[in-house]
Amino acid sequence: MEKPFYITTAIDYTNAPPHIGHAYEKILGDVMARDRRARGREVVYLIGVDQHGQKVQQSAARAGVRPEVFAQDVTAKFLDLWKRLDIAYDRWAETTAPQHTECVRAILNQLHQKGKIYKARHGGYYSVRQEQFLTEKDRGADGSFSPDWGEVVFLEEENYYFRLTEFKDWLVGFLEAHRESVLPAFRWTELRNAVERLTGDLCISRPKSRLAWGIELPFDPEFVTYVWFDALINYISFAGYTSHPVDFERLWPADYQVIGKDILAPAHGIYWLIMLRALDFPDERMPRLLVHGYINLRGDKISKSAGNTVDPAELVGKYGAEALRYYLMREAVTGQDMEFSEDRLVARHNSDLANGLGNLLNRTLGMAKRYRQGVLKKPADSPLAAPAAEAVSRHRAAFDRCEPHAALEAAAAFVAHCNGFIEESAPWKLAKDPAQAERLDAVSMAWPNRSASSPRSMRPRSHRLRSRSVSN
RNA sequence: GCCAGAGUAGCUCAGUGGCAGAGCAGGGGACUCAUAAGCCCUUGGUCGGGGGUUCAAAUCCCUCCUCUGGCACCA
Repeated sequence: MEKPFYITTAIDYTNAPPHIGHAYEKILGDVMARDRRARGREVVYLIGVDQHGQKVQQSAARAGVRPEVFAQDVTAKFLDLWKRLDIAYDRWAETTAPQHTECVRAILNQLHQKGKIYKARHGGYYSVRQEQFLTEKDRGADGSFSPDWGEVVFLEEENYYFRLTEFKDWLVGFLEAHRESVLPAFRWTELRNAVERLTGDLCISRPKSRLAWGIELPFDPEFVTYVWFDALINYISFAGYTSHPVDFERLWPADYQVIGKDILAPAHGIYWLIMLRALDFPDERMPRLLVHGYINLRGDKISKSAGNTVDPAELVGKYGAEALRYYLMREAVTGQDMEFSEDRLVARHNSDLANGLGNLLNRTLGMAKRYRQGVLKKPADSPLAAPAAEAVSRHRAAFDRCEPHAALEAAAAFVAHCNGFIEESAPWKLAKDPAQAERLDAVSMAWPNRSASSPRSMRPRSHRLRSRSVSN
């Protein structure tokens, strides 16, 4: 039995509400997942939220509520957005869920017992106001710390460390042997360079005196788990790593883990891969990382006047989920940054969806009804079958390369071809001449049968097909 | 400073040694099934600058500039 297509995205940090970048990433994952489903493959698409950590605790304190209340409130905003954006996820990850916290504890215990986690004392300068250790780069020219940090004290603290450096050689070897493990290729290079610079181990604990909002270390109740160590595990905890081993064996490794370029190195490319290795995952069970770019707002009118933010929920309300999804997928080149433009969104919706695809279906259905009362005879073969097959082929190849923009280009080219075919065959002329009835039958049913039609994944739903052009 | 990415038409981007391209926007035309949509034709480029290799460079090499990311450094 074929392994399900398992795809994940980064879980979103619940210290602030979602923005357009969060939306882009989930749409990308959703579209990849839908493509595989449309091809008949079983798919598991996992998204979720990261609810622990210092920033959540701080934001909650500012808002005057408990961390769990704050996290749940922001979580609700993410859930609402995914519903509005029609994100068809199969599983939902919340790092406060028992399935996750128990898995994290089990993993910590395992690594601790194997000697991959050790306790050490470390001293450094600590900002009481910011609640964080300062590094040399926070130090001023005269060697002092900026008043922005408030009171700075030298603090010596015991913590638990994960033996990252022990696995550095393995990681280098793995990456060299698996260039396909990080896409696009230039991100592989970036990660490869970053691994070379890896020196220290990873501190994976925080004393409760400093940070209470997290998963308690199973072997030392005085500490909670560092948020990245906690968060990364979601990819396997919600795949059933400790809770449903049979399920997990089918799912893992992830075919793609969709992440932003900011969290490739060191979080996913180093911490995560080494964590898996430390848990004895062999090379062939390492996930593939798909690294996307940012949605930039620089130079955009609405961002300047609106304080440099574009609220995806607002865009959905204004234009609909399909228009936003189509725009982002059609114009973002996977891995590259893109410039967000509301004008471009409107232009894409109008030209490709409303005028191209929408009008094609409208005129096709209109003529079928008008000339043949909606009853068409199936022809032996269709002149559109070959171009349709080619479009499907290009579409699939593009998705195999993780390039939805290229897949949509293929679909749009086929729509244009169909509109050209109608002009060329001019059914409205044939309809006026009874002698051309047979020809009209052939032309009318030229539309390819379902199995050869354009892939379902990218086809806007029917109620959207009737939408007219919009303007902003 | 180091390592990468980007720089091609007004806009968004393809194009990695062989006559500079697509879509949109702009201009013109024929048509009338259709959502003032669609179709055909068309204007528009020092391929960031400079140097080099080559019969031939957007493409390969060197160098510089601008923007972006990571790391380092400085504050």
